[in-house]
Amino acid sequence: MEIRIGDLAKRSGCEVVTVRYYEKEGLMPKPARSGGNFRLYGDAHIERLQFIRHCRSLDMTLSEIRTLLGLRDNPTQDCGGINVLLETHIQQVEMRVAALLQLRQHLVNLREKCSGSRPMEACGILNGLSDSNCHVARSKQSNL
Amino acid sequence: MEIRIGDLAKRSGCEVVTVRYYEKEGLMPKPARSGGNFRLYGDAHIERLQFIRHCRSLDMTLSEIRTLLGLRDNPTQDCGGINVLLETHIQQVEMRVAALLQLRQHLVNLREKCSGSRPMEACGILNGLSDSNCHVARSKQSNL
DNA sequence: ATAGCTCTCTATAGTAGCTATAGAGTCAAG
DNA sequence: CTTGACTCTATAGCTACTATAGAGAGCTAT
Ligand SMILES: [Zn+2]
Ligand SMILES: [Zn+2]
Ligand SMILES: [Zn+2]
Ligand SMILES: [Zn+2]
Repeated sequence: MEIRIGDLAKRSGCEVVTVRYYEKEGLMPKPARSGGNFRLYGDAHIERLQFIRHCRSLDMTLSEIRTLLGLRDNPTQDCGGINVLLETHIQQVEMRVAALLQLRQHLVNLREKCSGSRPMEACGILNGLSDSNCHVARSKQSNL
Repeated sequence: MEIRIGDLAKRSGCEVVTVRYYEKEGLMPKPARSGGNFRLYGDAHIERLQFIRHCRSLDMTLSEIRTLLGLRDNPTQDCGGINVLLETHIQQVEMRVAALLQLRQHLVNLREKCSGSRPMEACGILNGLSDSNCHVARSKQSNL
């Protein structure tokens, strides 16, 4: 049951270079090598890489994933640390959503300042971007 | 009315190195120099840098800002291009919000799989992350 | 004038998570 | 025995900065 790096990558939905990168970063263990110096992987590698890619699809950093893998690899403790990490990650995502929504509102306000087809110096958007008090003014007069 | 790079940075709320970086990237023009080879800036530079920082606070890329500055610098055209750029940017932000909200839902589902204080191999979160069908299964059974 | 201090100069490397490239070697099939 | 697909290592590039080193400029205090 030994597969090479191309198959491993295909099964995990990532690029060959990415697998080597994870190895260099210590997320994937150094695999056995064939006579021709090709990397050889088994079931445990496949599972581990899929775990990593799953975490990445949830936007976890490699550092967070490293922590998760470390916890997973030593089963003597209970899983409290895992829950803490996940909760922290959810909060980070929620903060990013909030920031992006505020940003969107700001951009929409800006868009409404110009309907287009004006000479450049009369563009409401450009003038809004040149106004260094824009953010301040906006939070005074608007309730979002 | 000539100020040095430190004052310029302070007035625009960014770091000195960032100003030099913008110069290297062609967003800020090369300024005059003093006898001691210090950069000397005037009002136009201040306004331009504040414009750039305002755009950055709206999460525009330097490439987008370069385009905006280019349009702004040649006033012979009308401002249609500005509106297009802003509209595109808003759509990108909205797509990122949508992606993050879906991500959040996924993370919340995962969080509910474990209440903590279990031995590592029984952690519902870890097992969820190991399940490569998680995403597929989730979209089948849930309506978000 | 000389010491100390802050500011500025250039050049270089590092951050995250890959992606892209070059140049060489491995291996199975025709 | 050559073609082609795959793999190897090493290196550079991407975004928008941030950090560092080592040197010079310019002002104040002694
Ligand atoms: Zn306009
Ligand atoms: Zn604004
Ligand atoms: Zn758990
Ligand atoms: Zn999932």
